Amino acid sequence: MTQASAPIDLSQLRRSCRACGLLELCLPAGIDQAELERLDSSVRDKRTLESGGMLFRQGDPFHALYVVRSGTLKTVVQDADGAQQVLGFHLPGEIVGVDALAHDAHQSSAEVLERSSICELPYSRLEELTAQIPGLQRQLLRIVSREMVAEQSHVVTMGRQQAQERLAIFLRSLSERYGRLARDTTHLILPMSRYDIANYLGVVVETVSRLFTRMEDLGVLRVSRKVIHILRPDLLGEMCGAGGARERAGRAS
Amino acid sequence: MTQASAPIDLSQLRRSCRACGLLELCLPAGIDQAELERLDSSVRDKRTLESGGMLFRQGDPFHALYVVRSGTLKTVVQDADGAQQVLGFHLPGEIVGVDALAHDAHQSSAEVLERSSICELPYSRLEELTAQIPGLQRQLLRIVSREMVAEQSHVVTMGRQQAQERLAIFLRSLSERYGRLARDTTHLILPMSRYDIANYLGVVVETVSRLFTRMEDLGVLRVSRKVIHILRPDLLGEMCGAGGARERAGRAS
DNA sequence: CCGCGGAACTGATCCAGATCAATTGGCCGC
DNA sequence: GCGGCCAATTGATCTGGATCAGTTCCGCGG
Repeated sequence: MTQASAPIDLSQLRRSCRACGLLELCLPAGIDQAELERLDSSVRDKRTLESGGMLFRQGDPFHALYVVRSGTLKTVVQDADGAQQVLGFHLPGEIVGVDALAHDAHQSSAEVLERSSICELPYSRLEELTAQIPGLQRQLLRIVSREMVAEQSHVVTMGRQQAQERLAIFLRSLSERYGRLARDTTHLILPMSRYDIANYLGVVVETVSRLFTRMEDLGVLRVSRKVIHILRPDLLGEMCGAGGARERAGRAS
Repeated sequence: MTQASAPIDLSQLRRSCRACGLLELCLPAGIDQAELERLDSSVRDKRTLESGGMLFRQGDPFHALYVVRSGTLKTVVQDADGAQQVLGFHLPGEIVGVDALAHDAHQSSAEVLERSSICELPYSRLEELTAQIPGLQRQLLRIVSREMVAEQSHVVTMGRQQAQERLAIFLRSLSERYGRLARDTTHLILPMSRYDIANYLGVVVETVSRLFTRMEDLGVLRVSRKVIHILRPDLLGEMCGAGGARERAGRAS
């Protein structure tokens, strides 16, 4: 791993990260202060989208990556018939749009779930920067690889987990990711509908609803519309692993 | 996309690609003849593994990417309990190991399904090369992005498709991918077990077996152990899309 | 040639979760 | 406050595919 030679003021840096998540993403690339500022100034192209707005649509030509500054997005693919599958939710600090790198066109659509502020990183600009900052190129590769691993986890969840485990895993993941933004990881605000959650997990709304009720009955959490209060993170954790549940689907090989 | 200024002898190139799939992967990067030869000479580190052998295991430190020259691999993740999920199968010309880029350790294991010849591309070497060949870096990014999109399709399959559609999609995908290797796309040889197929698709072996039988009864294909003869590619195609089947899982939003 | 062992196939039953059908609860405009 | 609307919840029933329990097929060693 390359490491910046110049010492970096981390706390000040994180403040600017809060302002534009790309920096957060590039931090491990070993970029020094001056380069960071150059970077920062090149991505000031922010915009605000209202709930329901589309950041990009499946098929749109690729010209930029995006970082969520505030708010939440979902990415969705539309298959042959009209049906759609939610691929993921994107919280502040997370990157969106890497699906377009391979084919020069977006393979999914990104929809805004609540008023959101987005940083746009034109890819041409990014290419200029990577020519100058070798660490950035590598970091970009890491980011895409991380996205791929995230999709793989999603596959594992869909392929091997029961409905209840899926929901537990989803909530735990959200909790962990919100942890970067707030100190309290036990109060989750869900900006997405039950339909989105269900679709993301590959079950129907009714199932999600019933599972929330069941978890509430078990004393694991407390639900009130968009707000989830996790009472027993330990129990939630147990519900993620195959806690005594018998296995679905076949062993391999 | 960038195009090599020097004209390239494509057919000769593909022959060398046959010798080492990396070239195939790098072709679109716009690399000229001399650079390709340099590249080729730096990846002559081939090795042969027997069926059942492991190319790498989950948790292994990352030091190289791999290209399948001949044979087939599967990649697999092991979750908390012993259960495993097959993430994918890798045919000649395909790249393996990009899951390790993000975390400097492999997130999955790669197992050889039949005697296979593998090209090892040490990442340190690759970094040297990318410093000299800007197009290669970009191509690498594209490859990882493409892998991510492939995982996303897998998610869609698992999340929204019935068992029969999943199998049809799997067979069609195999057929298309074998198409790069052989002219006849109607005869498939499946190097993986029924267990592997079932696990990959998120169903149990019995279901796969019954589906093969059903498809044979429908006259779509002919099965004999490891060999699948597709009689009606058109029907197979229909079985992929939601051909009249009613939808599973909820609409989003 | 026979007997063994593992993969593949088939049949009978069961159940998690889908589907269908209301009901409840908030929120907003009037 | 009242009525309309839509998200969320709950209940009753149905079903695709899992599970359980064999049986068949094929390769291989003796």
